[in-house]
Amino acid sequence: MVGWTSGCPREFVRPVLPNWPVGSPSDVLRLATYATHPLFGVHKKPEGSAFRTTATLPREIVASRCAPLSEAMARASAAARRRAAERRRDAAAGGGAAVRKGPWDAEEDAVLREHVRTHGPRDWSSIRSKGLLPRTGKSCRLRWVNKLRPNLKSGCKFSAEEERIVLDLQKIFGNKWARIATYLQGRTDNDVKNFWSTRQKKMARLLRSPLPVRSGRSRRAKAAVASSPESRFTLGPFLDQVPFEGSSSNGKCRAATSFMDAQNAALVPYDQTNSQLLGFQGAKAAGASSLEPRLTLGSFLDQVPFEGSSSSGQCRAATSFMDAKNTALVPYDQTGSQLLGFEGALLPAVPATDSQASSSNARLLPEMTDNDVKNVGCTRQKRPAGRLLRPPLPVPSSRNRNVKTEATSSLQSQPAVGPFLGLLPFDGSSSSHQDHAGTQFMDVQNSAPVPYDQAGSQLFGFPGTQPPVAPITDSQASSSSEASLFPPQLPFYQPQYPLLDFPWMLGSGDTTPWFVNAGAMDDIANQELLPLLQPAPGMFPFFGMYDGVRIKPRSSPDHFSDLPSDFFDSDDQPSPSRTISDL
DNA sequence: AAGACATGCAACCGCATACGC
DNA sequence: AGCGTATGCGGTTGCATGTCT
Repeated sequence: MVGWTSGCPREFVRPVLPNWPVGSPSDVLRLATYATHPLFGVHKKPEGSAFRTTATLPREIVASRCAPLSEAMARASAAARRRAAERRRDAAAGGGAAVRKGPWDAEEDAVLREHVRTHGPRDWSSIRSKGLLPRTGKSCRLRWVNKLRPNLKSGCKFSAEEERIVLDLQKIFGNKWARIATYLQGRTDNDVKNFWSTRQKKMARLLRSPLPVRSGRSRRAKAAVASSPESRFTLGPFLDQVPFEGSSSNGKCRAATSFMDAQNAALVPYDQTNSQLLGFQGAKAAGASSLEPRLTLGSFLDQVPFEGSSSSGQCRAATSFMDAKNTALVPYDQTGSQLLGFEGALLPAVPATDSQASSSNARLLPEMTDNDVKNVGCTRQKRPAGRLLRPPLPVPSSRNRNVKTEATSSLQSQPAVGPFLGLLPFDGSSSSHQDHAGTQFMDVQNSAPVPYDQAGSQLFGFPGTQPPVAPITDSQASSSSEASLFPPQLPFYQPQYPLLDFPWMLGSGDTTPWFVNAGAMDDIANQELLPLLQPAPGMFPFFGMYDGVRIKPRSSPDHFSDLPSDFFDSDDQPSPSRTISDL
């Protein structure tokens, strides 16, 4: 059953979600009840009354308000039928033979090519039904489209121009990879999708980690370089402020949100979809003297230490880059030439070093394992030339810390981000990325009021927001911002941050800051039910955020506002007179 | 030398849509 | 209109490979 948190202020309610064993008709009714519950939108109780527990709501009332759930159930049912039909088709098409999965071999490719040559790129299902291949039609089509189709640029890195196109079109189309791919000759939607994903992760890494150094050798090198005049011209003061939450970048979602953290925490105007990166022009206009001379990220990357990262993942891009430069002696752009600032970095391919493709090479040497080949290759590559040490990032100077302190107070006067929050596209999407990003967003907006477009398009284009005049002083970076006062506690707990501006939440004459626990919804059990629910306007996970937290919704439909007053109890948290099963 | 781990790509999966019967 | 089928799309996963320690 659904109840209300005792002790909650009268005007706000919070559900106590039970641990439902879902499956029985009564459970469906529970879901239906919940889906139309006044919780969604956090409704205000009628004056002097309490919401009834759902168990005491008449069945007809519940039934009349569960249309959204009915639709969801219908969709789920249709999906189940579809899957079952697909299984039947697969079984029938193969005559009961097992479907082959996994990598394709040359013989299969030849069969598929021959089929396309004779029949054209269609009738994929017939390939299996005719016994040509033990593959599903979907698999055959995918193989053809992504690998066998003529004129594909397989194995060729995205050029700077292609990157530019992807970035521009992603702004326009969003994650419509197939559509974007039509603008790129020889590229498939899968190519574009992987490219984008990889690029996002790399940029997140680049902007997130201060690249701590472990080895003594690297530390010495770092110390030497940090004292050199050249070290003043790095992005260290910026990158060093990027919050590093101590997790590796294995999670796609986390990487994305960390990236948001980074860009906002540093108050650097950053266009996620623009390879011009970081918009340093704005910093110049703002007179960011502490960053003089201004640098591109490309010049920053030249400072990346070649070795000694605490995380192989974080360092990989840099080391690969250095490997390539060292070996091929050409500008090498692993993540996109414009991103790295190498104007000439249009060469798509770099001659493989002998340390590469060790597994493949090992097949040619039966007496050696792939690891043998790998290590021999690595040794050969490193020994003659030695490791190419690059000036690492300098440690943050005390001067920088002072500047931080000075500007901390100015954070209060930054443009409020509030007005655009309601425009965020949180619509209950099935994408966990989006959901999580929304949650994380609560953090970054508090620590740094930079308008951020989750969709990655017009970063600062929200109506009502001010231009991102963001002086790039490390003073406004995360470590000195208000967020630093609340060290994060992983994995999900997020402390309460004061909202800088939620004007619609303030009632007339109410000037008290509002607080929200952005991660509170993670405490709620049965989160898997949330997609079934009517999303609250304003998108925020304002579920269950009572803990000294006061929240008013901007606006929300009250599914129960039309109910007569006698539908409401006179006291808080009445004991249900009936149970769900009674209904 | 070898294990641990990160990375990138190919393939898969589930869902949506179009189309024909 | 309803159903089955084919195809396309976006998100996710598995694995070969590379890198670091």
